[in-house]
Amino acid sequence: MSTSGSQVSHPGKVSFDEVKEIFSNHLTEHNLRRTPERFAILEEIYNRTDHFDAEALYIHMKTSNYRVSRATVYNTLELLVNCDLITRHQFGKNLTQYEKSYGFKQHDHLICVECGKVIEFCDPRIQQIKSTMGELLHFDVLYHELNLFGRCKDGCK
Amino acid sequence: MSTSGSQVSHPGKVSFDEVKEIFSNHLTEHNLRRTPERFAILEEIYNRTDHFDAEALYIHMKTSNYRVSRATVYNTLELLVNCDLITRHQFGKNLTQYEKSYGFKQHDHLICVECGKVIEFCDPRIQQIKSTMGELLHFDVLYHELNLFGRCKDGCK
DNA sequence: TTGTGTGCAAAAGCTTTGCATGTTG
DNA sequence: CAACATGCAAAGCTTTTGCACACAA
Repeated sequence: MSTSGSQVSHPGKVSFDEVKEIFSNHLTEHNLRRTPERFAILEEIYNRTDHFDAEALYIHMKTSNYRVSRATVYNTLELLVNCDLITRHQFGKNLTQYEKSYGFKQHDHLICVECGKVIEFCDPRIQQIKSTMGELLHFDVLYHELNLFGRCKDGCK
Repeated sequence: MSTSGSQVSHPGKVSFDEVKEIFSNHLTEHNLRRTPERFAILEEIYNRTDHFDAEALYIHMKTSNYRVSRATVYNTLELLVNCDLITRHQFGKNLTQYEKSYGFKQHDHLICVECGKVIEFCDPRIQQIKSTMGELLHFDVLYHELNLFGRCKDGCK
């Protein structure tokens, strides 16, 4: 689904240990417990390449014979969003999708309305819009989401 | 909730007759029926000023003693999206929101993560991003959604 | 008159919550 | 061992669907 082009810079290898430590520190700082489930979910996510939703994550872990509950999956996704290890998206449907974000350059999405394909891209002008509008409207802009919806010119494959 | 600044150009008065005719034509062109419910919903929407969701619209019509069903509300919202009389949004929640769009300049949204306030803005650079990326990635970009999330600098009022 | 549109209620899909049990610190 | 996290199932919310009846064309 998600594709990279010259405009998407994926990171040099990010060591999972590094990610794990960030999460671990976050848990400590917030007096939360380091449970095996939380780390298993983090690992599952960082083994994925694509955008995913909570249910898909849950199902994949179940079929891998890992015993988790939906409640824990949702709970952990929330924690991971809070420490910026994943980001939340809604690509025009009432379904929350996630993607891992540590070490990845900020990017936006182009979504094919026909086949659902999601392409990532970067454009520096979005940063300019954020600072211009923040200033003009007296807002501290924390983050943004830009989705372009369209159709693959070469047909959907 | 929704506010306009110098960067948001709201239309000169749009006559509701004009809007109604657009809808009417759309229905005819697609061999759909001109039912009183459909026009009542359109009118209800064009009397509103804000972003709204399907349930709020439904409830408001019910309390105004207009007999409609949720099914019809959802059905009609779909039709109105199709003929560009309203646009669909998701401001970071699993709840579809709508706003009337005929005669309104294309704009994007700044959402306060604390108080939920939605401010509209226009920035021409978004058009440039759309054409650049469409070309580069072989996509016909049909529409987009840009949401900036942040906090009111002056506190939320 | 014919078939599309409607209302109502039930079902579906995603997410959250309550409660008893398990486990971390 | 006390508080927090988990699993499970039930409940909550938004949206969709099925079906009998109504009504636009």
